[in-house]
Amino acid sequence: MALDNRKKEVLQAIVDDYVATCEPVGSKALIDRHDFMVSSATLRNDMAELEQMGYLEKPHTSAGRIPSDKGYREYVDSLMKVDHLSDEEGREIKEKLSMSFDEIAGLLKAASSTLADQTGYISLAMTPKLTSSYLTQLKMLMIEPGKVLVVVVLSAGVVKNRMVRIPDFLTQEQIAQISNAVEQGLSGLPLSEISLITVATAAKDNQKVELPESLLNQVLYEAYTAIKQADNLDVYMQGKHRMLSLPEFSDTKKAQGLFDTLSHDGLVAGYVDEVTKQDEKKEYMIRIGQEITLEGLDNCSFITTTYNVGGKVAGNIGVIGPKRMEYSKVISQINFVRMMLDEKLNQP
Amino acid sequence: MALDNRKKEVLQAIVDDYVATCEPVGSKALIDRHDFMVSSATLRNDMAELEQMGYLEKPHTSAGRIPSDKGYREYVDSLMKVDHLSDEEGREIKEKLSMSFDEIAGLLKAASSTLADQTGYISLAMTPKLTSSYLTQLKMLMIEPGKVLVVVVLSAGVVKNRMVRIPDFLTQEQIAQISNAVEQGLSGLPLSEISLITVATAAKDNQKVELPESLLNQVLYEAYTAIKQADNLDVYMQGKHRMLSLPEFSDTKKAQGLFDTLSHDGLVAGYVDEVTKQDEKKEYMIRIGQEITLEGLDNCSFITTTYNVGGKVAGNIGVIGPKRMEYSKVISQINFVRMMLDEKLNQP
DNA sequence: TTTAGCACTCTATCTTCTCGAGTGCTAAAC
DNA sequence: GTTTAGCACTCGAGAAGATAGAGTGCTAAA
Repeated sequence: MALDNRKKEVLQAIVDDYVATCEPVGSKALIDRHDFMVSSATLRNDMAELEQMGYLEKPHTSAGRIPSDKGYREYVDSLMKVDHLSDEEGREIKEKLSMSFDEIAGLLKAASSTLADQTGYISLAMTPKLTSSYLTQLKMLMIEPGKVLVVVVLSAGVVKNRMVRIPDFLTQEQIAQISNAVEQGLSGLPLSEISLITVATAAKDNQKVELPESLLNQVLYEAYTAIKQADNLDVYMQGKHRMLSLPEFSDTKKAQGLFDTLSHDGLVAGYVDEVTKQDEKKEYMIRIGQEITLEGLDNCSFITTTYNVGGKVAGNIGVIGPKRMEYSKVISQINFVRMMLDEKLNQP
Repeated sequence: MALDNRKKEVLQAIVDDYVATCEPVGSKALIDRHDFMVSSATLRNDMAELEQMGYLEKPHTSAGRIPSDKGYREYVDSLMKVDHLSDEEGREIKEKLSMSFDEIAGLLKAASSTLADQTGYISLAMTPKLTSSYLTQLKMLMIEPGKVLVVVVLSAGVVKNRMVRIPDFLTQEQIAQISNAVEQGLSGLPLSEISLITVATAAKDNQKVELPESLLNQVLYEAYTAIKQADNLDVYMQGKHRMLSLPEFSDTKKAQGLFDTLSHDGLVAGYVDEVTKQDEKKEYMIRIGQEITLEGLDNCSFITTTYNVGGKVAGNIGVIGPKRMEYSKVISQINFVRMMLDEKLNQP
């Protein structure tokens, strides 16, 4: 049975009210706050049906209704009104992101912090997925005998560095030569195609110094791990503690469950990745309550979207908030930040 | 009036019990749990006196006593028994820190995480104070035209890098020359003595390429900001959300106040710095309750100590927990981690 | 100085009670 | 068929009262 128009309006109104107050919504309160041209008894009938269909729930017999996960889902998919950011808000976001960031990490941190401030929820920004990007530079800098800083630069604008140990007696020149050889052999190659073997052949094809094989291999192995490590996603998350002021997390146990999960960057990043694949064609990936397979987030909703670098799908930004979230507002905020990122990351 | 021996024992026992249970301690409970050779009435008299002297407090008339800040202070300064880490614990800490870390940042992160795990409280690890360290290397790597990565290496083993923008048309060679000139001129110089002027004279004295003055200045300015930025302390903090399971933070408002303050790295770092100066000669800096001048930490205690790099006082590690903290245990844990850090940072 | 004894205090907890928002159902009205 | 008024019923939140018990301070004796 499909929802008739009035039922849609009722559901929408209930979600709106519940989001605003965090209190179960009753038929009378609904009449008071909205211009339904029918009586409360009629709404009661509609609400009973909506409940039977699974869109609403009752915390207990004689309370008002709250939206179920299915109810929120319907709301998000087809009921909510598109929200337009006020000029004021747009200006604020723009301002926070208008500084020039010379590294993508700085920009993402700023994006995450802006998003947390604007939404009041938990924000998330992840570095680009690097499997599709390629190596543009690799430099090895001798810091002191035996210690080399490997700097890896990727096409997506990501710069990572890692300190590695090498045998003490290798000279700056030898390292530089190896570094140049590897760089020449690998630059332009997608990260996914770089393996220990490709690193080794690249070096050996281009190398001009003679070094004992085993020694060379040792250095190459370190270079390889540095490159591979550049592949790691970094996750910037902010605004966690804001959740404590929400009534749904006034029980510290619930908050703790949430924070426990969120403290594992890898878990969250993996989940975002999975969701992004599932909803490949969608502009926003939205997961509500039980739909989220991360522990402790069943009272939350999770909205993410992707930003681009060089025309390719790159990384994700998103927001985690209570199920009772101002969906349309948050979506427009995320969208605005996304647009800003796209603009900044793709300008000449 | 000084504390006689029995009063000291009573205070000690009360602190121990309160730490263990988080419930006000009464005279009867005290008799039950400890082998005082006197009656509860005698203890009541002692407790009344201790209260009058300010070492104990009553939450309300007919409850037991809890230690006041002054009581904790006395306990920490002269009553508590030194705790020795069990072999098991020592082994665990050692294991977690035994990986080789090639950069100090990695080691500190691991130290912070170990400390949080072991104590169950909030842990803190700060990068070395760099004012007393000197520049050992400065490299400028051209990443793409107009973008240069400045790598700064300091004597304390700290490596920092920062991307800066320069005019597009400068070549790799020109940058390398400037970079070499600056490095030669500045290496060995304490950070505190490096100013825009010293950078400029260093470059000009050693420079072999001819570049228009204004252009050169622009590059030098960027180099200078990169060096100055290397001076920033990084703060690694972990285990925040563990505080939520403590009864003293079951009220989310209190937890929020705490988290709000802790989310400002700078505040915490500044406070640690101040305290370190105050207690210059002490092995541990301990601040209890109201002694802490950071907002929201009046229910906490704060214990820090310093680790060394190259024989000099360097950075801080520490723990923030409830006032009702297992002081001696925490101190021995911090101490163990500190020794591990010293060992790792000063080995050849 | 210590102790036994006792009256007193105050919180935490449990029960009971009431209030009121909200419900579902029925029968009449549209 | 849909909508509405009316009404009995439900159930949680919160107030009010009662009770228990851990703890106290004080007094007087050991």
